[in-house]
Amino acid sequence: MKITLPDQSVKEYAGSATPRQVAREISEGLANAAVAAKVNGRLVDLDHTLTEDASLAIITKRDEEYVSVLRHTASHVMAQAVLRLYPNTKLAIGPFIENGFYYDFDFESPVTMADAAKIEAEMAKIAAEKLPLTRFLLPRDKALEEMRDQPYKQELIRDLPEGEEISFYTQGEFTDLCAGPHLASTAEVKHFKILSVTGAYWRGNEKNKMLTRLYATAFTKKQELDDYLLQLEEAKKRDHNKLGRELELFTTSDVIGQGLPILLPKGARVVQLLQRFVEDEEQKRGWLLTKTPFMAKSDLYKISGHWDHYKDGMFVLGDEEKDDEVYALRPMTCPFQYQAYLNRPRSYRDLPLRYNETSTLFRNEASGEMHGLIRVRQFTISEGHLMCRPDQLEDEFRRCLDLCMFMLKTIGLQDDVSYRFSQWDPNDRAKYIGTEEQWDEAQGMMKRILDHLEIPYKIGIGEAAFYGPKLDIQIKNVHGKEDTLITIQIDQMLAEQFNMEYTDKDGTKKRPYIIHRTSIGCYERTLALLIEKYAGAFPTWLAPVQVKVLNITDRTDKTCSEIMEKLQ
RNA sequence: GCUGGCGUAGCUCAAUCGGUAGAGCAGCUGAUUUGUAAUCAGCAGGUUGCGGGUUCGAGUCCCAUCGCCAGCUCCA
Repeated sequence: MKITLPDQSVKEYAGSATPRQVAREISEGLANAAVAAKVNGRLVDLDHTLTEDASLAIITKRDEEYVSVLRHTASHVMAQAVLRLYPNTKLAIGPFIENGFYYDFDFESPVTMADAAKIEAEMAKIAAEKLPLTRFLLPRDKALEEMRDQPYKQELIRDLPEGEEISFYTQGEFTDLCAGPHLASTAEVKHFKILSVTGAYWRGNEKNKMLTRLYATAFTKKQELDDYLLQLEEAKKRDHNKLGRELELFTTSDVIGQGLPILLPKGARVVQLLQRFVEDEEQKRGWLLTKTPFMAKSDLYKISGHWDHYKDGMFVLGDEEKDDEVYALRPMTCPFQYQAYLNRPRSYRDLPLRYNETSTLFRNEASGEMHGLIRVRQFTISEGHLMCRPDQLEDEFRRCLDLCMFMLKTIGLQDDVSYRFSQWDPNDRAKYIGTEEQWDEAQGMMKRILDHLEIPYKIGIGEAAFYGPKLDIQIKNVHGKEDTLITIQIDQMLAEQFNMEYTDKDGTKKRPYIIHRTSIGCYERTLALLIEKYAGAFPTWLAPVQVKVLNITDRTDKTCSEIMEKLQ
């Protein structure tokens, strides 16, 4: 077995070894400072058994991974505190996350933020007790016995694959099923804070019981914790949902309904400026504007597949049981623009055909999903659908991406986005149309294009649209929550559903590829992120109020009026 | 939809055990015409989200409903 260290030096072992052994061989000092190890990029315990060739890094307090280990241990300390205060609580899971950690509990009676101080006090006590953490392994039957009072842990144990190590960590009277790694003592968990109490489904499945999640964070130094908490406070001040209302960009009304914001004159002005800019730029780049209806008969959605895959998300007008014809407000523009394509027979010479539209859409989001301007039930998107030949696909995709990048750069968000290659989930066939071959082909094509363009993407399994894979351009709001700002999708399914074709050079009928894309996203969401980006102080060209003329005394009234007239 | 929190004047908040809903800022009127947010005086602003119930009496307790917030699930 070969173990490669960060300096690329290689150590060879006949049988198995542990990171602790390797560290000791390097130096006694390193072994003493070691808190965990990283094997092939994964954080593990120092006593993790290495049996195969691997890359290995020893983690000490100086490494950035240290704080993750600290937070993981802090989550155990929190669970221990909770069990001391609420002995009949059932434990679920408690991982570290980007800026902290959480633990999911099944409490006997509700626990709220009002109880946080009490739990924090108990955590401090556990830290003061300087309890050592020790790791041990158990076979499956003994592991189940160890967790006899913890049904969620038992479920996790049963789901572990055969042969997997089942490890536990003990600190004082508290033992938790855990893969580790952990710090050696609770004494290091000094600077922490419980941030929120929320609900979360067991195993992220809405059919399961809703548990209580305590979000918290921990840092190595008090100053770091204080800085982080201050940063959270500052972020809240930029929250578009607060700032946007204060600056009178938008408002909402109880009697209008959830997810239906009212753009006030200032907000409407920003959107108007963006829309004019977007439509002009798209026209320059060869996009042809359409204006299609806001609603259609159910027939249209039945062809597209939306009726089967998306009906719950649509506002349906009429009653299918009683009425001859049922209409629905459009949740997307695709099938409408396809009707424009189908207006007459198409030649290979017509392609690529690029349709854009400033398109208002309606989606009946579940009541808990709405959020300010980011998630609403009616929104207007810079929509576009492009029909092209296979040989044009890559270049057209690149041009769509270039358009998006131009938009992001213009509004100043280009450095704030990340890329997600959204693929289907082959284990969830009901969610998608098309065959496995079609999905492989579409995804393979998109992968080649993305790799060729050197887009630094991460893969999102199960994030595809029901008809095809997507490149999603993601952005985080001030609370760190990620949403899709822009999306470009390759679709070869819907052309089939709608029997869209073109006559090729050789006289045969062929199916066009379709690219679905937005250029600047939907205006409400983009506005929300711009508010947060600029804390309400928009770049001058986008500012709803660019200049104010203030007089000093009444004597200057006339001059002020003259200046105002000139400026207008 | 789910779990938890919340809803008092445009905004920020107060109102002790259930006992006459108040303040600052903003607004309006008048005075003041001034060097970095906040001059002075006055006025107005409320069916305490809406609807029931308990009570002699409800902002306060109970039920229901609408909306807002955090998160989960779902999604542009």
